[in-house]
Amino acid sequence: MSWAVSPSGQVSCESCPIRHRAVCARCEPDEFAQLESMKFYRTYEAGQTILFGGDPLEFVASVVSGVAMATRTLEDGRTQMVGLLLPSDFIGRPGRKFAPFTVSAATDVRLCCFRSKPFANLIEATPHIAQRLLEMTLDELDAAREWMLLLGRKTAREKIASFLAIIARRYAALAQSAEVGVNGVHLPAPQKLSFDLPLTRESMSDYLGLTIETVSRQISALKRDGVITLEGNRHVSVPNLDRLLAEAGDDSEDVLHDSAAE
Amino acid sequence: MSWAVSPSGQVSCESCPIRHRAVCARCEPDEFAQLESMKFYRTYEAGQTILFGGDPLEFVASVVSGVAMATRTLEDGRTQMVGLLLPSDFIGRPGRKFAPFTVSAATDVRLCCFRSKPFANLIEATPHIAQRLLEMTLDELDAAREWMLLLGRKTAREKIASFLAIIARRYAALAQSAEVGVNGVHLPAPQKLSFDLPLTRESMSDYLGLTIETVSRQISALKRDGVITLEGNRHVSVPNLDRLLAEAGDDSEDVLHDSAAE
DNA sequence: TAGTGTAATTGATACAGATCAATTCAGGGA
DNA sequence: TCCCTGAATTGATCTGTATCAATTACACTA
Repeated sequence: MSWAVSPSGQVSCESCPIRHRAVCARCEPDEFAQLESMKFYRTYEAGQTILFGGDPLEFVASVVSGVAMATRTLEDGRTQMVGLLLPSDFIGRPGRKFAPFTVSAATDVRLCCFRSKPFANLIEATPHIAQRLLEMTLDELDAAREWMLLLGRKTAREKIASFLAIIARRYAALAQSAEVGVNGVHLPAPQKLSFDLPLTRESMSDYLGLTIETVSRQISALKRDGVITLEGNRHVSVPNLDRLLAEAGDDSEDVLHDSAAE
Repeated sequence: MSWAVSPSGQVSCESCPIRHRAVCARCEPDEFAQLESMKFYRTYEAGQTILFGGDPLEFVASVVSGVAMATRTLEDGRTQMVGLLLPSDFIGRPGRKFAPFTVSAATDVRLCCFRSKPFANLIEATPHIAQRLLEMTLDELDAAREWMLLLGRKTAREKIASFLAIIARRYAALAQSAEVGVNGVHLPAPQKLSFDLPLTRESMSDYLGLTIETVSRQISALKRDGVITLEGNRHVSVPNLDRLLAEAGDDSEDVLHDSAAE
């Protein structure tokens, strides 16, 4: 994948891959000019911490490429992922002074950053950004509620199947809006798809509220039962999406529906 | 508690108990005039369903009094609460056509409603409402993330202690902003507080991702260990809040911090 | 004040997933 | 090509919570 990159690694908003989904999606040309002058990029290697929970929040950012994780931890080290940040997702909250969770890079990550204060001012003056941010936040809240259902009531097997379905769906949406393959996703036919898992087994266990051993066992079980096939331990193929969705235990429908509509 | 009520049950926004916390909190007098002309009240008895998941969304609303629950259900009936709606909380999403979850009344509930379409139009024109809605949505997302940590990683005992702490805190915040006792909360001294549980054991189990039996057993255990005392099975007293917070297992601090601040 | 239906408690047992403990596998560097 | 190291898998066992089953307490209604 390639797009216009200046020697310093700067990308023009014009040709930015998340142009149509990020917090800036609704901006007009003059608004982009403002963002363009404020933005700066940061990159992180897989495994690096982007932000420690409790630290002062100096900037907000959009994920341009790669996958990041927001996690919360109890005193004794038990860890729960509370956000999975894919390209176009937004990190930070206008007005918030301290990070309420830790953010770290699951893969190599590239962020498009804005210093908090100027960004907060910009939001006051630019309803398009505030509108888009509201929309994205509401989407995230919907996702959080589905996630709660998963954490509170699904079995280990259903959790794994649900996770695979979520990853497949989010990548499919990204690929669609970018109109190009992203992160190794391919959609040859509606019923056969394959993709790379962006997380280690340990991160998956933090996402799902399980142990790493249970994640491993359930993935093996789904493979044994022919619901998925694996090449290496990151690349997943789903021969029959309906079968996978059935394993996820969701209320049939609703998995691919509405999402604000209109 | 009483405030100006017209014969039809209408309350003037001026004297509305959630005036300073609801989605309308930032409105100017002229904006209130608009809301005033659009709003209508609905009341529901404890146990009644306010909205079925999947149904068309005809109105949005603020909870004026009482407690409502948002729940999602799997095909086989397993249900998980995904939102606990206290006075001033908002129900509905501008632009959304169908309810993504069921909403029901945990106690008798009074809603201040607006038909969806006109409200959506109003939001376009009234940045104060959109701003407040963004703020409230971000707060709800924060709460959802804490909830995920609870569902994914806490023990049954910690879940119960956390729930009690959450209820105490939210009621305390409400009581503070209304400057009057609400829903039977009293705060005689900072270290001794008591309140009524707004939920049945079954609803608590749906909130916490447990069974009703486990909820009952853990409440009995906390009582036996002197962390709480009960009068009847709804009224809880907490002799030592720090003790309760310790039982909740949270990362010490952060429970009562930041929340957007400035 | 008794009587009835629902909510809550308590007990016995089962089981899904955690924990502890080895292997085995995969991928990067010499 | 062969290590070498962290990631993943697999096995044996344990345990916290669910499940099944009564029993008891509570809030209405008559």
